[in-house]
Amino acid sequence: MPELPEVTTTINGIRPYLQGAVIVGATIREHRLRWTIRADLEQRLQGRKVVDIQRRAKYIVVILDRGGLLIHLGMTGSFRVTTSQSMPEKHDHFDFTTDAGFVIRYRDPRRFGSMIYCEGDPNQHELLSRLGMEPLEKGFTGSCLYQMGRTRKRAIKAYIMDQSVVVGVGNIYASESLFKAGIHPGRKCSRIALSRYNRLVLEIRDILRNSIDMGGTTIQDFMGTDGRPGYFEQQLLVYGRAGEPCVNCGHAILSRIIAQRSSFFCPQCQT
DNA sequence: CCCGATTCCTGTAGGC
DNA sequence: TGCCTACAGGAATCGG
Repeated sequence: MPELPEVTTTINGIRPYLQGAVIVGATIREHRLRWTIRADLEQRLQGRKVVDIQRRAKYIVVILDRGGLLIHLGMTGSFRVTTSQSMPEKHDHFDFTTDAGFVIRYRDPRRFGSMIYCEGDPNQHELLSRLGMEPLEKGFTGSCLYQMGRTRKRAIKAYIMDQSVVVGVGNIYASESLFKAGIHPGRKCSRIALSRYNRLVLEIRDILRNSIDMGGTTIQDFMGTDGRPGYFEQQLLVYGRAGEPCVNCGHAILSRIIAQRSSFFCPQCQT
């Protein structure tokens, strides 16, 4: 599932082929993504130059010389770089062909992803207007989370996965960072001390940075195979490890649904 | 305002 | 082996 590090890795993978390139052709085979892709987008993209590719939250923001795109990978979205020699497969929903002859191809079996055309600056799109703090930027602090959280009654895991609070943290990194911070995922956010929030912020930052670094080392794989960096699986300490011993204390890792999502934690280390 | 529940979708895994 | 069902989850939207 693409979270912030996977989006960054994706952007790093396609930027060398897209930034500064002219889109000489766009082919959309499946318009029905999270939001239906507008019918005239192929024409609109024809001849557009890609000025910049940025990330905001889990969105890929493509700035064109006229207008732009907001792309979200949803659950199963991925890009690969190929050429017109390679035939699109079942869930390859759209291609951009650049003036250098590269084909930037989007695949998304579950179609929870999206591509939205913006007439103006995509950063001004309403979908971005209510997003929370960027976890790798200065403003994301323990006191911030603590202040906002003291009146909230929900579970801490739901709180840090809420994109209007802090962006980029999904189910996997939420489980992992709470484990490293020693906080039970079901704990109410109003019942967490400032010092624990400080620790949590450090752990969130640390795990996101580490994952980005590892993604960076597998760019080659990312380009060549299925667009999904497989780096993180071996790094995970609790996610997907129900029944396995905790790396700290040996107690079996539990799995429980919290905030409609499967959550993994050690009942002894996380309180 | 806050938050839990529901919804979209299809590949995969597990049961029989 | 094959069929069926449950499950996976990002995030908008709805309803209490």
